[in-house]
Amino acid sequence: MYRTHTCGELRLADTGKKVRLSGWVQRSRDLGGMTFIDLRDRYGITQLVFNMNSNADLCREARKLGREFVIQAEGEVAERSNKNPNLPTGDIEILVNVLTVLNPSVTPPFTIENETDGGEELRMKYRYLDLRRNPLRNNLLLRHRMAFETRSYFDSNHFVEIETPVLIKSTPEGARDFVVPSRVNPGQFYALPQSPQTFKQLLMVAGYDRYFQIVKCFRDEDLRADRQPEFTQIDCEMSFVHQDDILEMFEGLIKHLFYKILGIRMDQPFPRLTFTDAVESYGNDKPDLRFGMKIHDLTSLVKGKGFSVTDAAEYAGCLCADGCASYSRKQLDELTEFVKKPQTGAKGLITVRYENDGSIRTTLDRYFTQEELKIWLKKCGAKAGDLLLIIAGEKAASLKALGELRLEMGNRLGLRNKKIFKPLWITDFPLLEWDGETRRYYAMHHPFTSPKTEDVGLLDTDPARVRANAYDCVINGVETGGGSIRIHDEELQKKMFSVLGFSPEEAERQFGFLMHAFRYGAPPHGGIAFGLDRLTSLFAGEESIREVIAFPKNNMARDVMIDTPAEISDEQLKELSIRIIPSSKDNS
RNA sequence: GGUGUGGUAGUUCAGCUUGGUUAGAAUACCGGCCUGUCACGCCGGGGGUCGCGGGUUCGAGCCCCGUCCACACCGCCA
Repeated sequence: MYRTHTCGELRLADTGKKVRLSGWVQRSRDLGGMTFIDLRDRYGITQLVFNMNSNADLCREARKLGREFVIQAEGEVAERSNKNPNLPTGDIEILVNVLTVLNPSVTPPFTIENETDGGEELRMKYRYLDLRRNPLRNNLLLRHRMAFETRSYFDSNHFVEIETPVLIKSTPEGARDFVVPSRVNPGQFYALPQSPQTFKQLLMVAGYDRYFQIVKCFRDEDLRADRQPEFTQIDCEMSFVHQDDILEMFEGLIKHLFYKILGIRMDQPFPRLTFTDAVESYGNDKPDLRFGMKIHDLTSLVKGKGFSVTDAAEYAGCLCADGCASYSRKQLDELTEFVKKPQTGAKGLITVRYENDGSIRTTLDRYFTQEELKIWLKKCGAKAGDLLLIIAGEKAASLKALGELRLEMGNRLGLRNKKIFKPLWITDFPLLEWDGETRRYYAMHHPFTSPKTEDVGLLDTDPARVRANAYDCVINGVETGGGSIRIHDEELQKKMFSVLGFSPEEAERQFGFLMHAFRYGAPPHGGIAFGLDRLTSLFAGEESIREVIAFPKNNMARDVMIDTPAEISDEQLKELSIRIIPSSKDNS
């Protein structure tokens, strides 16, 4: 037996017990006459004591222990003369009389501490060492509890967890697929699922009216702090439901998680905002509601005054920053630089300072009278001491820039507290998006999303105006989940593919299996999928989902620990009937 | 595909604006001292292809060009 107890459980009441502990050497403190060892495992830290007077040989052995050695120590639990209130086990220590080195360790490349000295690259290469650290360990334990509580909630609501295949079929819509060559079918490929979408719909046709699955999904697109090529979804689908039934059920899931895991009660229903309102008030479809600072439309007020920028603008929008009239020239310049970054994309920034003494200071006095500026201030609800930030230009771009400026101001004013959570639903997304490059419509959500009944007629006349029965769950500016009421009628599904530019033959070849299923009594159904990684990182207060994934990929989609993707042997290639064509880059 | 930031000791960074003696700090590591530490303390020591390649220069960690890598963002992500 390697251990009688873990390193986190012994207390004062255990004094006098003979125990055996196993774990890793966190740190040793050699005081000459005595040596202290902090022994660490998953459960905590327990102090071991070695004393020159009681056992000189053993004490000399203990001095030789290095960081991260795996040891086993046997001894008696004793009350400490100097207690450490920072440790749960800080009242006791182990007077060791038997010490065994189970496995020594070379010096780790970075310190295994809460605040490590290691950089991200190194930590990824030695991920198994990084995972020994408390912050990562706590994140993985949190993730476990999220998944556990999710299953608990669904089970008590009669959902069934059903596995769907990982080797499926590549489809032209949506993200790029990861493909897998088939050895037994030379020249043919599987694709890894971007989501189990069609399978869960087929499960509804099969009568499993409440399905969920915690499932890996794969998308071969560029990475971000909140995007990995393989990620985990809480995938859900229900039959015989309207949109409100779905929102209620899954709002329940989110509330359950907040309560069970963070102890936060959310008694009020989540606010609901239409896509259009969200974009016009917050500049994007995933507003952070931890603070106000809505966008105000000043378009009609700024035009026709002789200022070429606003006169020519399709739109002018304004943010009112509380108490920022005192911003220095330097700070205003920084904000101007911020909105002019290519990623933000505004041409410039107009500022109006409403000073505490009631005076209004702006660079636009030539064009706008004080009276006119006062109307702006009133429209934005500004009070003395506030600062107006105005962006004018093309409407969509200006709103996007205002949305980013709003988040920047939220950061600067400390309004984005990680301990506060503000969920909401975004509804009424457009069904379709026009792509100028390929000159066709794309499904904003996916091609199985149903249009609102009252908008179906617009599919022929004005597809861009069709609204979908689609919804997103947004928390603190993070899109944590999204879904829709699906199409369950073959004719409407065919119509949808036609609007998307599919020929009937193509639609049949790609999605015939689904449309055929609709002929056999498909119930009305809809669902949603939550990003487990994003939800967990939000709960953990982490900026990047890498911090809640045990073995993530880096920015270049590489796993630097196992060093993959990697080449495969010529034999493997031959067996798969695959030939590598050198790229032009390799030739040069 | 694009923009930005960074790459110097095992590690995290300073040094670069203004090129010039032996490239520093902290931490980690090694040795010594120390009987109540818990970020132990004190003394001493070893440790560098300044990412890589080219250029400018009498001279490059520092300036210029290219390239690779890491991170953030834009495009992309139904």
